[in-house]
Amino acid sequence: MEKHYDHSKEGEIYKKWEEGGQFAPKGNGKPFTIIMPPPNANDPLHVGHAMFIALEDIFIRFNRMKGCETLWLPGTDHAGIETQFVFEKKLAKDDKSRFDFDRETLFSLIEKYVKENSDVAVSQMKRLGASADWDRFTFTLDPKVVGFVYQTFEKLHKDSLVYREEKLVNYCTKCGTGYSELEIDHIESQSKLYYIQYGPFVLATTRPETKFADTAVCVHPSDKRYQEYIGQEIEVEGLNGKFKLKVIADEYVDPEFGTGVVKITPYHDHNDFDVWTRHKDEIPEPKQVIGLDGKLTEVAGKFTGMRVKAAREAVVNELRERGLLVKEVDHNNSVGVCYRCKTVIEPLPLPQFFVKVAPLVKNVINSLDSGETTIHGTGREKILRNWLTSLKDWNISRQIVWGIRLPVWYNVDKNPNIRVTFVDQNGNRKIGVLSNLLKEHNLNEISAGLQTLIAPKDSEFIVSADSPGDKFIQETDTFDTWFSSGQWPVVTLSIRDGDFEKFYPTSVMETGYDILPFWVMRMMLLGVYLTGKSPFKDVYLHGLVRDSQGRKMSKSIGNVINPVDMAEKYGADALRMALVMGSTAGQDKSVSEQTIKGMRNFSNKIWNATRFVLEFEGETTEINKDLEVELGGWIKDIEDNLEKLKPGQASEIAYQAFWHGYCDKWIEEAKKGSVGTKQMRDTLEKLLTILHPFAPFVTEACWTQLGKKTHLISTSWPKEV
RNA sequence: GGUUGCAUAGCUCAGUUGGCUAGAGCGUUCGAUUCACAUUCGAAAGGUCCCAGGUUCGAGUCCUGGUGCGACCACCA
Repeated sequence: MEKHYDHSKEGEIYKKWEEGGQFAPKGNGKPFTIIMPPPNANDPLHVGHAMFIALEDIFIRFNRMKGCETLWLPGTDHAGIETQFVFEKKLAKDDKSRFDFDRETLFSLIEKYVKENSDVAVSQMKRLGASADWDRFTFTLDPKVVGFVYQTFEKLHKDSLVYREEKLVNYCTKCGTGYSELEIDHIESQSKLYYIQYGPFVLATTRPETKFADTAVCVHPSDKRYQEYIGQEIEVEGLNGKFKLKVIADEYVDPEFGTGVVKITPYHDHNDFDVWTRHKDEIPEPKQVIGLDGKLTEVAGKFTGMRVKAAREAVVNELRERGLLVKEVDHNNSVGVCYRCKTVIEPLPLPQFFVKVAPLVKNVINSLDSGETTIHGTGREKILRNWLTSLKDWNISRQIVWGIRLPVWYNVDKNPNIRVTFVDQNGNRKIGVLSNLLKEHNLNEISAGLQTLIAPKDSEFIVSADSPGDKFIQETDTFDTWFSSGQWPVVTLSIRDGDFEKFYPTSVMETGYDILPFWVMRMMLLGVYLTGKSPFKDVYLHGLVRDSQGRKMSKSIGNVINPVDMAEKYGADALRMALVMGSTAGQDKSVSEQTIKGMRNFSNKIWNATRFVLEFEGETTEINKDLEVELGGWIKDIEDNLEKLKPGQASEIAYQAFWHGYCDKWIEEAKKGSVGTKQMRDTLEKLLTILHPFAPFVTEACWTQLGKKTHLISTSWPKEV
């Protein structure tokens, strides 16, 4: 045997497991299932992925050894907006943009790119020792997944849990898509608060350029200054002539801010939109003054066609000239910007598809109350409950190509006012209203070259996976990534016959706490809806991996740890031990290269203890009871902690037991003659077995050194004593 | 503003239903070694378990209040 453990052989060991079919569910024990959180297929793995691989592999290997019929089902995620963003950056390098392609061409370009990245991610997970069942590998855009997601949408629609409605969407006029709230960055901005004369009032606004779309003026219901105006119409001198507006009262207005008078511009401000929905019967339909192109619409009169920023300056100038600007003061506020290009986000009205969540939420709260699902991780269950109780209807429409296209069809005869953008057969980009474009192009040509489509808000639609006829055109929006990944445990187990019945509900959902509301909560909502059962018994939430000083890892600080590099340098076992040892559910974990190096030493310790045992010839044949008892204690402690989902604690016990117990104490005892050859060897075998989930490679390597013909991975967990 | 955590050795953190003479990894200091392993071994230093009350035979652990730090969400006309 070599003097030091050589971790460069880890790849060969993995290959033997894989070729030996060790990862497939076996036997007829109690099923134990983990559905892997699918990594985004747009980037190599980061250390957070290594964390979930380490933890899940521990649970999986432990339960496999315990005799469970164990399934770890892997996959990768198409990661909608994230991936399209990364890909568009690539396009930009070649001086291209998404607008150069029809949606199908763009889709297949991204698909090719993602396939390559997905393969890289898989090989990296293997490098870290993930004993997942790769035969069941699933990608979130596999045809069967898409088919299942379509069925879910149809079911929701049939159950009246899906509706289409015009609401405000956070829209980036540069990127040409709406975003969910999660994809908006907020930055501090030094702007001006303009006090403008508005009929009998002076009101304060930061957005004078949207005044052309004002539909009301609002005050607080108990504001004494303005009681006489509530319910009255006022006449305002505007930049495009005089107009009349109703004065309404709503608690939303803060009397202390500005003058206590607010103009209501429903189509360009979320709060105003809410006010409008509360006062629909008092005030007229909203007007849109900013278009999806970021320019002012014809509503703005002489300002039509100007970009927002220029329009604001022009409007302020004219207000000033005409003496309507009372004063302007500096005002710090935070504005939402596109997390990709940093363009200021415009709230704009767009018809979107929503899922009604209230009926689904109830069932999830029930499954938490009844203990059907337990959340592990300090305080996380409360956070989840808080999310559930404040959840609003879920917008599942995204104006991007890279995702699952909504199975929604519009009849072109009944909906002539659909606006489309498409690339015609000569490669020219055309924009317009469908009924006009159909005079020069046929529907097939438009559908084939389609980029985007916007159907008016009350358009009739049919939900269907396939085209309902030749007079139909398909919605171009795609589903929010989380809509499909929210069905993940159900989908992945519905692909093979028999899997669902056997493995659902799954045992443990292990993932980072940062995606508790976005992913775990959605899986529960849709899982319970689709199957009547919560998709998992336990949720184990790991924390963020931080550097040795507790800082987030980031490229700019330069403290990023690359998991594959570390595995190459110190071995996957060392990396895994460093991540898991002393970690707790729900808490962040600090790791440095130094820590990993320390754990490399542990691998070497195991190797050398094996070397010692192979060379050792003891004098006694008697069984040392103390060692026997101690070993029994170690086995039980580790087992208990793993069953209670405390891998951090379990690994620490394993480390202590092996190094300071077996090596420091008992090997020295053996040298003195109080433990015999056979007992030292038997004890080592059992220790290798219980260490295997934590450090699979080195223990397997030592197992082979001991002359074992079988694989350690498929060995049974030892009985205590 | 709402929700929710954290505070224990120089650093990063464990600490199960209260039983602690409070631990680990990394770091520090001193010493050892042709012995399975210098990727080693032995020893040592280092703690008012944030503060103040309370419950208890007993509190790092439970309760109340305070201080400090963080996370998520919402709002900012």
